[in-house]
Amino acid sequence: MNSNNVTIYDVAREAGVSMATVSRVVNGNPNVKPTTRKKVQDAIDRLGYRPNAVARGLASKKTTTVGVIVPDISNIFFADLARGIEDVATMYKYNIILGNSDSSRDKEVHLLNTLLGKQVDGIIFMGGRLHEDLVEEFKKSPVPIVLAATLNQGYDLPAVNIDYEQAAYDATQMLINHGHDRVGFITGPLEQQINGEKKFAGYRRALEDAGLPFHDNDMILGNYTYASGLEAMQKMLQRDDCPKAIFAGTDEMALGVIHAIQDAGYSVPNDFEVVGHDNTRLATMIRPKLTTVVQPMYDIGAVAMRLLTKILNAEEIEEKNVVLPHRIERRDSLRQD
Amino acid sequence: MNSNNVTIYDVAREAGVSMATVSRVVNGNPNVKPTTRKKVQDAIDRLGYRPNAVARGLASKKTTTVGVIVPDISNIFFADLARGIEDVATMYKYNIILGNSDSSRDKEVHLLNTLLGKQVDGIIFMGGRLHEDLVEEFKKSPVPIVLAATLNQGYDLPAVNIDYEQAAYDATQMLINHGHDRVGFITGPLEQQINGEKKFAGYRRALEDAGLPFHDNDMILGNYTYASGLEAMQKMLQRDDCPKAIFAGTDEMALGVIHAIQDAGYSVPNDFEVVGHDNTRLATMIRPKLTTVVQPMYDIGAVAMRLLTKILNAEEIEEKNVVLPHRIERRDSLRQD
DNA sequence: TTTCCAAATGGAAACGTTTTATATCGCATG
DNA sequence: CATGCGATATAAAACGTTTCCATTTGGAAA
Repeated sequence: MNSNNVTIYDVAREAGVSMATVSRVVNGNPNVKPTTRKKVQDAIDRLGYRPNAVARGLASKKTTTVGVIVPDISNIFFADLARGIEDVATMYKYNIILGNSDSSRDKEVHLLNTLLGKQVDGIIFMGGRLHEDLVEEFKKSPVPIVLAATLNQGYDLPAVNIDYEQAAYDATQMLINHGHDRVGFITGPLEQQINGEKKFAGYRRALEDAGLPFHDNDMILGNYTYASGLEAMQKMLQRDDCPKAIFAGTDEMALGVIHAIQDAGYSVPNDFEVVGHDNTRLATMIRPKLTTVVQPMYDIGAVAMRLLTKILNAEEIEEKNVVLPHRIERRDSLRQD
Repeated sequence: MNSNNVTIYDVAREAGVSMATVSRVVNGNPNVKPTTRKKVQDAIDRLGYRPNAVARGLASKKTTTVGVIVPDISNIFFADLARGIEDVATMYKYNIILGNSDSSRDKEVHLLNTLLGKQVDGIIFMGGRLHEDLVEEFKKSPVPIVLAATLNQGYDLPAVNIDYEQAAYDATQMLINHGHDRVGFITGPLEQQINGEKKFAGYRRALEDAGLPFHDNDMILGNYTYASGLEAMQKMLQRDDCPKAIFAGTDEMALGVIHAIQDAGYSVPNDFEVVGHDNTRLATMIRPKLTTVVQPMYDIGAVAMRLLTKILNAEEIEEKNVVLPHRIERRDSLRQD
């Protein structure tokens, strides 16, 4: 009873028509007489025919599959993004092949080539840093590539992001406005443009605009994890001139920061104020609840996928470099004004 | 310079051999003279040939792609599982097509059929409950299906799990051993076998073995989220006879429980003790750190995928119903013995 | 040398669709 | 009653591989 291996040809014979007609019916082509359509549809149902997408892909050169390259799907941030991508993909009848790169250049390149070999119709890429080898590969890609939550570098690809510089500025400024003359900045590696060029720049600009000096040791770099946030803050707490306001590059690091503060016997927000970044679900799973920059991960994924479908359908594109709005969600890790 | 549309035929011509020989070289078939192999390899490099996996799939009836059906990838639990699956898949040169079902029967069935249409070589399924319609579809599947963190029901599929009944027993017993004569149980919907039959059964058995009665209202059902755990505990706290020990069906719910307790001015573990389930990364991101049942999600995914590869390679399978060991990780939400 | 056999190579048929060019049908029109 | 034309349907050629079978090659044994 395997609905297996019944082909378009079997259906054609059963219905007494040609393959081409069956193909038209299956693909909703209007040039089929209703009675014929019915006849074919009945045959399809009777035989339990299911079109072979591989054969279809070979003949049509379209696989209705897109590749998604992500550093690590087990990271809540990328998981949200992926969900946004998948939802929109489903909406447009695409499936996604998902691959983890661990932000390794080799894995990224390898994955890209595997996906291209599988004839995906397009690719959505996420990664902290666009290595130039990878950009070379991108240039050779026969299918469109869209960046999600990933900054363009050297090669002008369609991309969906928020304004990280401004977001960092806003967060830092908010802390400064609360009367702090020093603001600690704990984030990920500076090699990643998003930290090194954007968030850092926003942070410095906010200090500057407030007439505050930048202290080298007010900035500590980690690797995005809870543990690295905790550790960074522990280190900072040992200083006599420890900043009483902290802007953390991700929510997970912010949780680490808050716990380090609490473990040392201080209170958030009374002794220290903390602002995070991303507004992952974690932000409300801590006491005090975290004030954080809202980066709409799901939306970034969804918009990126939508952008890709537009490119695939050769639709009009207003702007291939999409900047989604951000805002700061105020919660209890900041004192009331 | 698109390495596009250069076919095996072009390579054959360039190298002065037949397609068949090129195919052999590409597939590592040993029956090729080293000099010929070199000649072909050079032609491949020169032309930038990349085999078309779709054509390959059509000819060989293997796509080296497996389908993964998951309720929601943005859930940290499934994201971890998916990561385990993908890592092992990569190891065996498979790619995964990932789809979210939202635990909806219709989406599950639809997704399954889409995947089968795409000629995946196998499928890994995750879902709280196996609807009988879905089981019917599974029976008709021409490719093997493996369940991950999902209990078999009615149809004997290969599956990878832990012993949920025993895990719940252990957790409950641990709380009872701490002197509690009532243990609250906050978990997900009972329609899901994993709660309704396994965790619940383990909970009751532990009570029974300790000679304690089961109180209907000591159990509250939620939907796995932080918010539902919080809410459930708030409700429980309003009772005069509120249990001072809580076993939560997931870590996320446990976080909600702990915060509800703390919000009400009580201390964990001094006033209340809490045990969670799953040991997601959340468990260490809370104060006090959460004591929790370790369910090795990554491993379940990895083992499930490995099991699938074994089936695909027709390797010997010792046991198609794999039960991975569990244990309880003791942290600060439980008092020292 | 010849003979033989394994190793290496080639030819061509599958695989299951889509798509293009072509044929047929039915019917209004002149 | 022929003509022409749109609407439908068909036949057959792609699509780019793998794989089966046949053929060639080259060297060892006779």
